[in-house]
Amino acid sequence: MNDNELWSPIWHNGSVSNRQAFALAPASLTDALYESVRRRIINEELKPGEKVTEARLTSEYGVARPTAKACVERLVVVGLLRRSAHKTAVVPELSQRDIVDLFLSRETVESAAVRILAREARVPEPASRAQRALETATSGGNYEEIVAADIAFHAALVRGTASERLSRMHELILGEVELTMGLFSAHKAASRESIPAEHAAILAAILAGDEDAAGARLSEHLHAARTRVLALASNSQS
Amino acid sequence: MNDNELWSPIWHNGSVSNRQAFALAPASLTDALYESVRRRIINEELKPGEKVTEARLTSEYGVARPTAKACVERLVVVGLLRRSAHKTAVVPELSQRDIVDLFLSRETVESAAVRILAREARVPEPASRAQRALETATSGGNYEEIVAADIAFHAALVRGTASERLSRMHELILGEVELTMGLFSAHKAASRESIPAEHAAILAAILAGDEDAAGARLSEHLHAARTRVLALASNSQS
DNA sequence: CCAGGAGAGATTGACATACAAGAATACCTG
DNA sequence: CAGGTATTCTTGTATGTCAATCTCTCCTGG
Repeated sequence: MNDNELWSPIWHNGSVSNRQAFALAPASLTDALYESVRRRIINEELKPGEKVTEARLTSEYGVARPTAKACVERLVVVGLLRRSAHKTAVVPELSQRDIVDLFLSRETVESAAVRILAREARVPEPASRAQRALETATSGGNYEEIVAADIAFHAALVRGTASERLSRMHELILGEVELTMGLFSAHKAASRESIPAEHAAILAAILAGDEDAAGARLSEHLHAARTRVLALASNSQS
Repeated sequence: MNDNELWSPIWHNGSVSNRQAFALAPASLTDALYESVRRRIINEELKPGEKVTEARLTSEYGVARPTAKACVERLVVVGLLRRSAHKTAVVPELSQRDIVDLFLSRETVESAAVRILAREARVPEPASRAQRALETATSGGNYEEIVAADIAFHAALVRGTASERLSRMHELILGEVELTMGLFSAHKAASRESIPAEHAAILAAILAGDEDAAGARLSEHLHAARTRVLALASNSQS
């Protein structure tokens, strides 16, 4: 009954059969809700510290509480909401410690991935495509496109290994990664010019079959990114 | 109302891995159900290929369907059940490919963990405790204790890094790891004698502060374990 | 007799509702 | 003003229901 615009990016034409129109389209109502709330958190439409009760989602989206509950639980799993038993879920504010930990985890998974790819001297096609998209977006200057392409690049490297579990582990932290990217893009997009070059270096090392170099380029890239993010996080923190 | 014995192993003593690492006893009905079904899958009381419908859990445990549904969903996340939309969940049979992928993922996370520990030349107390328990259990010969101590050792190494996200990623695959351990212990427990020594070598390298050695010892250990598991998996497969 | 398709049964997705239990907060009393 | 109690908010669990989808059987036709 609540037919507001929150759904529109996902659910606009209320036809249920529309779900499978696109490969990326949510497969179920719960998925749609999850994607919508996830995006709102990442876009900081829902700000850190903000409470997200099941009842709120119920009224805002016009879904049943079990649906809202499932959504909250999934967001908690990927770290985009935090709550303990019987307490209200809140949008987390990533502390410096969280950010350090997040980049450590990223480096663990992604460097393993690029090493695997380098051993095969193989660059997954989606990674090349994301790199091209990033170069285009960088000259354009659309922050959202830049972030999307950046995320897509890193995700494509991990997915390209065809390791189901590595991909699942990466997805577990991808939401928080996007959160830091949004934080970054909102403030200091200028220094993003260096990102395409850093990505290119990673791809070159992979194609050269140089495992150690690929891992090193990736580590350097993430350390640089971490430094940029931490500088901003410290500003916005007391 | 349904008060059968399926519950008993749960309510008495808390199980090892929960979503909240510090939860000693199941905090809720859903948690208890999850732990019980999880253990039944790992103990192969629920065999690979077996169907686990929500209705089945509902009747077997006397819980409501939403509770059973949540349980199934959580087990799917950690890979102990597999299902796609509108299809019934089944206990997975780990293929050789799955096992290779699983050990690759383990090695990624765990070697990162031991390298961190080695940099600090610090062995977490729970890891030492698990190692002592393993040595005791090995001489005793109780398979379940051996497996539990082995798992606890590896989990303690990752948790000891105090990296929340590394731990979460590790927990994501820990269920499948236990599945392979059960497979192994059931058949070839004799060669387990070598495990305490391999673990000891890892701890020694950590204490020596030798990052590369610690990573190398861990990799060797996992490769040996993988070889043992794969040999069994190929036997039990067509 | 076998292959393909339609239909019935089984199973999950989602909703509405209700009640109980735990947490947080406000309020009232000393 | 302080401390404890009580109300209220929120989540955990349960029951029932309907719709959508998948599976499997059975029936028909070649």
